[in-house]
Parts: sequence; structure tokens; C-alpha cells
Amino acid sequence: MSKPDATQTETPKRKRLPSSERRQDFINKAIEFFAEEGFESSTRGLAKKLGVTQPLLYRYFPSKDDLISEVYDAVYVNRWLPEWEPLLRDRARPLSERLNTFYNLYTDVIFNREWMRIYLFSGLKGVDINRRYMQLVRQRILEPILIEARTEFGLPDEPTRDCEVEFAWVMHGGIFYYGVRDLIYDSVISNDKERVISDAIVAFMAGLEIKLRRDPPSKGEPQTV
Amino acid sequence: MSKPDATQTETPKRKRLPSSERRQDFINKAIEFFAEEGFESSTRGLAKKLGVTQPLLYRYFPSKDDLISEVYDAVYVNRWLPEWEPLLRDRARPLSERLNTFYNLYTDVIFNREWMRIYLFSGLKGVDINRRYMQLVRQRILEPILIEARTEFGLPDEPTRDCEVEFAWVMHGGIFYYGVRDLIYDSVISNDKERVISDAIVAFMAGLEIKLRRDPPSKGEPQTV
DNA sequence: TATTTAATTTGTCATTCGATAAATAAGGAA
DNA sequence: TTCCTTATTTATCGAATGACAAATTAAATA
Repeated sequence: MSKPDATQTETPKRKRLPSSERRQDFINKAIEFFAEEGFESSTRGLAKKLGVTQPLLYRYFPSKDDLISEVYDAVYVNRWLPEWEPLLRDRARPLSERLNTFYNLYTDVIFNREWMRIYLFSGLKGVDINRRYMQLVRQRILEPILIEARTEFGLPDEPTRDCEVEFAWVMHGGIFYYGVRDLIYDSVISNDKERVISDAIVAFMAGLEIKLRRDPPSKGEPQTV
Repeated sequence: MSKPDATQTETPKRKRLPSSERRQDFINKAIEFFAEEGFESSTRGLAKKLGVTQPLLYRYFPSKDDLISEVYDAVYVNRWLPEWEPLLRDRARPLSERLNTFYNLYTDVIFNREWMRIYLFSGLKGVDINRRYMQLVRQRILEPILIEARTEFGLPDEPTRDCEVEFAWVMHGGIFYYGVRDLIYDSVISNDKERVISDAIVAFMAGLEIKLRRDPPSKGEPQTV
């Protein structure tokens, strides 16, 4: 309204941050912002959320796309926890117990609005980081699970077949979609995540054993790689 | 380049369509366009795809949002086939056979790039038509399936519990996510849709039977509705 | 053919977008 | 204090956006 007077102590006294801190702050807020508004949203909107002017963004990132790339890295790469993989291979515990532990930990990371929306937005944009992420899930999560399962069932070691990977994907995707329904569509009726995961794993293990014994890999069609 | 001469027969001879045909054409092409480019894409881009000028769109739809609403209706409402529901309740056939038939028919409709992308885009926009669609799936597909399953297993009729609905959602979501991986992420390794569905249903039926016999509804916690 | 109706285009406006250049000001070094 | 570095803002450009009014033209009607 009028010019600020001395009594108005609320003047933000805009702080001047060192380059590295400011940059990290920008990325973190950009994750929130783009997750909520989509990547088509304006850099001016982001600047407003940051409490700075829009051209300042260009001192830290050469272009909007470069900023978005950093957002991808921060979400996809930095949040992947390396302890997940050894956990799945720890044969001291029964597989279904390992699976329960893993999926509870994994969903602790990815079941949040930010992660989910960034994932869906970037998927629709067709950026290849999504394809790479799914390859990671397949190679580091699903295929190890299938190998462990064969041992658990007392079956001989065989290379995993494509249809087995797809079967594991269906379980994985079912759990994932539970998070989507919860965080994106807001239409989950039972908030008992642990139970949903546990039930999904029971079905997966039962289904997989039936599947492996019904059409065993050795007698089935040879796998085209 | 130069002005068109008589030999240039390729002049599009722009046809003047009656209102209703033109309108339907606009909606159909708008589905393709927005599915590919997202709803943030420009009306000028759509007009170009239609081969007409941009202001013409406003003779048929009051605003861009109104056009988008019509796109939603055309995808969500008009493609829902009423024969799906009686199919699921046809007790002359074993349930898992009905499930296979249904999911093959259902995915014949929704497993196309258009449907999938419109669904994901609109979900991220938060329009409530998605929530309504999921309610439809729950009430007309998943709950009927659960009721049929109880009969199939020789269990007494009981109202379906929330955790059972979630369990059915996990199967449904797993199959759905197979389509997403195929059509959005282009990262499916086995194109045998029928087999993926069949395997998913085997696991679902096995898991559900275990689940229902392990914690039967009558002895479990009372359902909060 | 002449007239009328309505489908379609031309022209344009006010915003908003990503991006750049130049001006300002904060904070450390001298 | 004075100087210097650099974080930040102000001002602005050209392109793209949704929307509207008026002019044009194809096709139906008389």
C-alpha cells in the first residue's frame, strides 16, 4: 500500500545466500513446484514460490530444461537406496519376509506426492530417464526376486524368462498403483499399506509357484534374448 | 511460393461440413491431439492438425476447457461397454474364465495410447472425472468380482471388506500398469497380453482364497462403512 | 439466377512465456 | 572507510497463448 515505515519490521531483509546453498534450495523447491503444477508451468511461478525474481533462476541454470534435468536426478537417482538390493538377496530370511521388508521400505520412499507426480509427468513427456529407471527396477529388483524365488521353491537355477519378469512387474505395478490411487487420485479406502503389500506378496508367491511348476522353463519354449 | 495456377489441382478445395459432423470430427481429432501433446498444448496446434483456423474452434466450443470436457466424456463415458458387467456375473462359467474374458475385452478398449494418455493427463490435472471413473471400476467391476469369488469358493455371502477391494485393485492395477509400461513407457518385453492377464488372474484367485480363508470376514474386525 | 444463411477466415488484443542485458546492492577484502 | 566481487533486481524483447469481432465465402433457399 504505502511506503514501508520503520515500524514495519516484517521487511523480508532478503538474504544473500552463497551460490551452492541457493542452488540446492532452488532444486528442492523446484521439485515441489513442478510436481504440483507440471513441467509446463512457468519459471515465473517457480520464482514466486522461491521468493526471488525470475531472471535469477538463469544465473543458476542455463535454461528451464537444465533445471528440470536436475530435478529428475534429484528424484530418480538420489533417492534410490543401495541397501535395497542386498536385502533382497539375504537368504538367511524367507523370501516373502524379505519381500515384505523391501516393499515397505521402497514404498516409504516413492509413496509421496512429489515422487509420484514427477514420475508420471516425466513419463508422459517421454524423457528417457523413465525408461532407464524401469530398467533399473527390472534388473536390480525384479530379476533378483525371480532368482531368489526359484531357490525358495527348490527349483533349479535358470535364466529368468520374459513372462516371469512380466509377472513380477504385475505385482510391482499393482503395489505401485496403490500409491497412485492414494496420492494422485485420492481414492484409497484402506490406508493399511502394510496389509496391502502383504496380501500382494502372498498372491505373487502363490501365483509364481503355480506358474513355475505348471510350465517349467526347461520344458517350455526357449527364451529369445 | 507463387500464386496457384490451374495445373495445381492439389488445392484442398476446403470442404464446408455441416455443424454436427464437423463438431464430432473436432472432438475425435482433439482426443488424438491432446492425448499426444497434453492438455496444455495450444488450440492453434489443434487447429493446424484439423486443417482449419484456430478461431473456428470457438464456433463449436465456448472455450478450450469446454472442448476438453467433451474429450473426457468421449473417452471415459462412451467407451465403457455395458456388456462387461453381466459377463462377470454369469455363473454358468467358472470365475477365472469370466475374469480372463473380461480383462481381455476390457484391455482391448483401454490399452491404446490415446486412452492411456488421456487418463494419465487428466489424473494429474486432478479433474474429478477420474475419481468418478475409479468409483465406477470399483462398484461395477471389482466388488462384483469379490462377490462372485466368495460364491466360487463356497463361502457365505458377506459384504466385501475394504481390504478385499484393495486386493482386487492391486490385481486390476497390475494389469493396468502392464498397459502403461507398454503404451506410455514403451518398455514391455513380452507382448503376450493374454498370458500376462491369465497369470495375473491365477495369482489373484490363489491369493484371494488364501486371504479369505486365513482371516474370514465374519471373525475379523467389523467393517467400518 | 438472386438472396439468405451459416461455415470459415482474417485481423487483432491483452497476457504470458522463456530468455537476455543492464542496473543495483549486499557483503567481504583492502 | 573504500573497493571489488557477485548475488539479485529492473526492464525489456520476441514469440506464443486464449479469445473475440468483423470480413469473407460456400452452400442452401427462393
